[in-house]
Amino acid sequence: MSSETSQVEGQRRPGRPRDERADAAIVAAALELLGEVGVHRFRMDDVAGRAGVGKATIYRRYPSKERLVAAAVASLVSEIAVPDTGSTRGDLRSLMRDAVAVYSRPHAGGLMAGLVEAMCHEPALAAAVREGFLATRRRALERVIERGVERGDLAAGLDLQLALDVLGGPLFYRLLITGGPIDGQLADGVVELILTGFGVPRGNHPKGA
Amino acid sequence: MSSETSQVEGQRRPGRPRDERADAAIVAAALELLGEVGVHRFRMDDVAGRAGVGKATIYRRYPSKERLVAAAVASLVSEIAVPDTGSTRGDLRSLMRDAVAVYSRPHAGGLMAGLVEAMCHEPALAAAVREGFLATRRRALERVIERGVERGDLAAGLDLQLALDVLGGPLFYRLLITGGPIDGQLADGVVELILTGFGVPRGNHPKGA
DNA sequence: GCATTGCGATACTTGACAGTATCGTAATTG
DNA sequence: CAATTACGATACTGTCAAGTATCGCAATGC
Repeated sequence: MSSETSQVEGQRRPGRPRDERADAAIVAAALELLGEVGVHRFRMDDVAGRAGVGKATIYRRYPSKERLVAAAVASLVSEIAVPDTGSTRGDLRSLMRDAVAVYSRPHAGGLMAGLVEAMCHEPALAAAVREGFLATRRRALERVIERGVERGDLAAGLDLQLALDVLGGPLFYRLLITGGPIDGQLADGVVELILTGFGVPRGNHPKGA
Repeated sequence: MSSETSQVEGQRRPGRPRDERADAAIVAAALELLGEVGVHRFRMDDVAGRAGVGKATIYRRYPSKERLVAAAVASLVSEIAVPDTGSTRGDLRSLMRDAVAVYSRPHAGGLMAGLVEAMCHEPALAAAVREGFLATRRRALERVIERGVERGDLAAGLDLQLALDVLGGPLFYRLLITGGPIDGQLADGVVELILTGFGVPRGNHPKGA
């Protein structure tokens, strides 16, 4: 799935095979440039130059600039396992620290900004990003919160959407707007807020009086 | 300040004066288009067409497309008063509902997305937006939180930056990413979370046992 | 009235860049 | 070996849009 052009398994075309290093170099260069200069000034010639590749090599794989951009973005989708540290706090922290790591990648800000911009005017891309990029992380958080409720750490009637957006929003906000630090302190602070704010009403705290 | 070209007060050039309606129409058309199609496909010809104005009329005011975009964005800056409802909850809700209203404007999503994208690659614009757009709202929230601490509603040692980003982040996140509802429920939910999560430690809760 | 500036409209110039074509060469299969 | 496809490089084509110039006319001050 590293390249766009699909090919039936096992059956192989005659002639020189595609260079897989070129596949990787093209996507890597595209991601770098998207982050650095934005979709706006993203040029195919630059991609070719940075990837050390001829333009024809790109167009042999992707029929247009848009498709290359889409493929580059799609390559960022990754699997997220639901953590199980034994405590709700530990699980939430684990997921949030993962998120911090993702948002701390080299050109995460520029990349996200470009992505967001594109999503607003291309519903298909928006759907793809929401489903491929966001949904897995969101489902993992959802599962952890559910378990938190079962454990009695979180209130049963909590507003799940609100909780998810409070967990994700501040990171995103710092990345794109305030420019504040995206670090463990932020991650842990948000988690504590959720645990306190959505914790079960006080008085019946298990280990307390 | 409706137009870019400055002119010394009181001293006036000969000839026909600028049409102020054109000033307004140009900025309005620019904002609409920025929200609808994004910076990427923002065309001066379209601005002229929508504003019912010749291109020369635009270029007489703004020397380039970039400057027009910057001016249009700058026109969005508004004053924000620090509310004083008598309670921390009321003050926070008031500010948050203002924010909800701003984010609910016609093309707020597209506009914000384009703005964010531009900010990532133009530090000058980023600084301008942060200072003119964000700082006033942020300072108002800051003041309200300070008063909340003085009143004893909020803990003295709270992480102010975190509180501000938790108040602002979720709205922003829904606007640009999740597409969730931006309404009173969100605003109030976030406020309750802040009040509970950053409230003074329990036990000395005034009305509880 | 006359000079000056602004107006909308339209035509024009110019640069940037997506996408294509071509060249000489390299890696495969048969 | 021949046929086929890929490679990097470079030149080319075509389109799109920013910015300029010009036209005939309107509004202002002198």
